[in-house]
Amino acid sequence: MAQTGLAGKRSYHQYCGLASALDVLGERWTLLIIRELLMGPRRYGELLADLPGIGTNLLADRLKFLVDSGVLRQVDVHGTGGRLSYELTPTGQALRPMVLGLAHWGLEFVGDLKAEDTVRPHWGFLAVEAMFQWDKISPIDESYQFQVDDEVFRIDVAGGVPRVAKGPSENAAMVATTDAATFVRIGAGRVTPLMAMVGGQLKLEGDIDAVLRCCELLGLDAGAAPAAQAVSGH
Amino acid sequence: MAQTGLAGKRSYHQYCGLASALDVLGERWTLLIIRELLMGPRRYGELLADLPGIGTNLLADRLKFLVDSGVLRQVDVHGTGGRLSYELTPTGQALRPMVLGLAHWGLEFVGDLKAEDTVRPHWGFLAVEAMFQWDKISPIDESYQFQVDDEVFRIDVAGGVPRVAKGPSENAAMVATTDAATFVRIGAGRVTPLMAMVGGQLKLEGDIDAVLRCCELLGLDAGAAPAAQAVSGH
DNA sequence: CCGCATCCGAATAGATACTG
DNA sequence: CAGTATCTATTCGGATGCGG
Repeated sequence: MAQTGLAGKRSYHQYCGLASALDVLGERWTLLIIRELLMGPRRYGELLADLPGIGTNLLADRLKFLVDSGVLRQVDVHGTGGRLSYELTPTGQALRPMVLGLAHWGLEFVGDLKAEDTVRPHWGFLAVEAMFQWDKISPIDESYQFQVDDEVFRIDVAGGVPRVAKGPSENAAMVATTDAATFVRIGAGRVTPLMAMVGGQLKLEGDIDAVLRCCELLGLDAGAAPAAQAVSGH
Repeated sequence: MAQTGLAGKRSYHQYCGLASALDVLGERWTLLIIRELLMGPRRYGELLADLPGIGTNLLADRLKFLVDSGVLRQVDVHGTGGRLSYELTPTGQALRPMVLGLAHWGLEFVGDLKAEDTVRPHWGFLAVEAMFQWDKISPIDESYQFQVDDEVFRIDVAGGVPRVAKGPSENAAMVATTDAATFVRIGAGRVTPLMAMVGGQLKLEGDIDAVLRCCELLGLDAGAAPAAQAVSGH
């Protein structure tokens, strides 16, 4: 169901893959909808709650267009009382590396948390997947668990391959507990894990070597950091 | 100069890497400007010519904002008579994999060439870089040359690493000659190289084995197959 | 309530004329 | 050539309405 083009829609009218991609994805809110669905199917109301400011008509329009374009489909997720959810088709799933790449790239531009900013735990967790240092993955099989506000995620490293997932780990080698804003700030390099711990926004439990391996996996400077001097005063 | 935010600009106000990225890149035309600059510095007038429909005010606004954001900079390219060009900063260059990925993804959505569509040779060539099959690169060092309308590009394979570049190759193992629309159509899988040759839109010269290696590098079905996907109307 | 459709003021985009 | 300035068209954002 590709090349829909839904008559009347604005288009760049360029015979080019990028222009065609942007004819589908380039409008406001569209890629943020994709972001929400990268972690699994969601219902209309859930999307509305995690996209503050979108306006109900725009969300409905975008969902309809993306379904027509073959990027999303509607599914009946077991246990949601027969109400339909939206999920990515294989074509939509193929956007994962580009969306994650953009999420990682954009961390350079996140500033201080302002009063009007919203935060969600799973936004930070998306960036985690984009931060993997594929050349520095330890051969040890283990899991790291992250309690971010009221949501729980984990990284499972198995056979040299890390994977992110929702929910707790049965036997985590490390458990991190923090709030969503701190989680994003650490990913953006605006604060180091050590700085966040000293400030009381991050709690780390478990094997100290597992903590260090987790930091290395994510390319994070575990503790040292630009603030080394500031902290040494203690 | 990150986290500029240029006061008054519309923002998603989400504390999230993707939302921040889209606050910088998400407006209309912006990623197409990045696309143009991925192949080297360009001047205002050149950008205007390759972005039909943009309007002079929008191009000026976008360029100014991207320079302020640290994605672009102005440079004096030798030989352009002291007039300034725009080029990507390292931050902007970091977008290459995501932009190429989107260009490749979007090939699924390019339809038939319509009367109002514009085409440029270098648009097709951008996708070429995104089509490399990194697991199927031959160990043979050689170059493939592409004459697309009035522009010439090449792929240099050296030490198992392919690289794209502008301009002719001194000793090409294969030379392909075609028009821009056919070039895009082949990349999109709407036509095979063999079909284009039979139709007279593509001419291939040089070593037949080099031609096959080039097709394999790009994941193209050299000739066989009526291409099952080619005629999926609706 | 949830899942939209409609309406309207505000913000963006497009087209064109103009300037250093 | 490289942009401004200005005006019109389109899209967005927020409020409201409505059927199930």
